Amino acid sequence: MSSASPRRPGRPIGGQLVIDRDHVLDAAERVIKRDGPGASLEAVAVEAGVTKPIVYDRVGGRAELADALAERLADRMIEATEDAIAGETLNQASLSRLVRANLLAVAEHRELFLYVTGGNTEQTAIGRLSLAERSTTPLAKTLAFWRKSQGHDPKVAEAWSFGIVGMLQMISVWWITQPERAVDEVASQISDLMWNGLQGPRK
Amino acid sequence: MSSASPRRPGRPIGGQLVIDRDHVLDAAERVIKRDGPGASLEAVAVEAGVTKPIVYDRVGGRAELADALAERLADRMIEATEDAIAGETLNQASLSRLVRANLLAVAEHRELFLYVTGGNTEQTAIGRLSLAERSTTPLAKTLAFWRKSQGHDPKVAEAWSFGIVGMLQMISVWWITQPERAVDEVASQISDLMWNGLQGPRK
DNA sequence: GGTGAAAGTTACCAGCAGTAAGAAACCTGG
DNA sequence: CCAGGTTTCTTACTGCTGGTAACTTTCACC
Repeated sequence: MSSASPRRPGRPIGGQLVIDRDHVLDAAERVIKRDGPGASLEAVAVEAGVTKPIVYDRVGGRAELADALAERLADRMIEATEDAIAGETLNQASLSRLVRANLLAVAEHRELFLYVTGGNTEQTAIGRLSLAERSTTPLAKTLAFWRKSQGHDPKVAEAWSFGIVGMLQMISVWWITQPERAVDEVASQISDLMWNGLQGPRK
Repeated sequence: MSSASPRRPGRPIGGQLVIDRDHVLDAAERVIKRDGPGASLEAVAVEAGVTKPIVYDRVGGRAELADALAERLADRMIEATEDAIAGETLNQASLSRLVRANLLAVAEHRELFLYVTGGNTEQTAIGRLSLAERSTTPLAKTLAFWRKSQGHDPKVAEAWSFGIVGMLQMISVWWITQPERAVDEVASQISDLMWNGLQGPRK
């Protein structure tokens, strides 16, 4: 699945066939999908058709890889959930669709999601927050705007956004380990909790 | 910090000076507090004054260790939060105290919390859920009872409990990386979100 | 007193993150 | 045209960790 590569020491023979960062990241996603969240950097290198030092040069170590993949995953999930509310204003139905889309997106990228949200044992919790932060930032903006438009205090937007993202992440992990549970029911229940919560005072 | 140990091959010379599981788990907590979430089993063995195979015999591998520590941590956090509402019925003030107690408990066991909630890369998400599940179970019971007493549908209790626990975990991770933030303000904001959410219909 | 079970330790293996040093092609100045 | 530097990649290694096999010593029982 990887392009034909030199497999010989020294500078590649052709012109500018340099391996770029995205090529490595694509390979990493395939490996994680195949081997699960415990995938090794060595396997990533093999899948990319290169050797380890290339991986380290292009994306850095394990922590940086997780961070880069978190960025990609966050983009995809934001896109999936944005489609769910598609311009429409925030209401209970659109919120339920958002939760549902989030669950399905996590299920689609299951192994990648587990890789990104788990681990990163060494450096503190910063690694763990990367996906959350990227998901949170646009949500916080939307929330602050919406709260203001409803005549409420927008100050809570940041904390609430992190709370909501955490709620969604936990529900996702829980749900993907309970496949028998109907996605619509879970989405409906959680969106109820969220919707009523958002209406809160805190003027 | 560890008891005097044989440090010699073969069965210990005295009577029944067997090393028990809790001794190893205590050592593990000390090491994690000292070395951070990346603590190794070898370090745990040294701290416990024994060798690695003992650790494997008493608690199992890394996954089992995380699970055992999750159980202990869950018990402590449940105790801390139970004290916060102490018999009193569920209301906005007690909920705020609960969130506050949760945040402080996480901060107190910061490294342990990160160890338990992170990692466990190999086996799926089961490891990650262990703390959540233990925290969720009593919460779900309380919630179901309370919903019923309010004339609402208690069916949502399970999903809501996981959502709330996820929210609290994410807020905790976020908060402990932002020490300048006042704990009371965060607790107040999050409890507002929760309290209003819980009032929801879903008859 | 001999023999098996109990309770440890030593010594190892495999795999992984991360890095230093080397090799082949290209490029540039003389 | 060719010598030396630069680019681009590989080989080969270190150090550490999770996990296990095999050995060693004592106890308990007959």
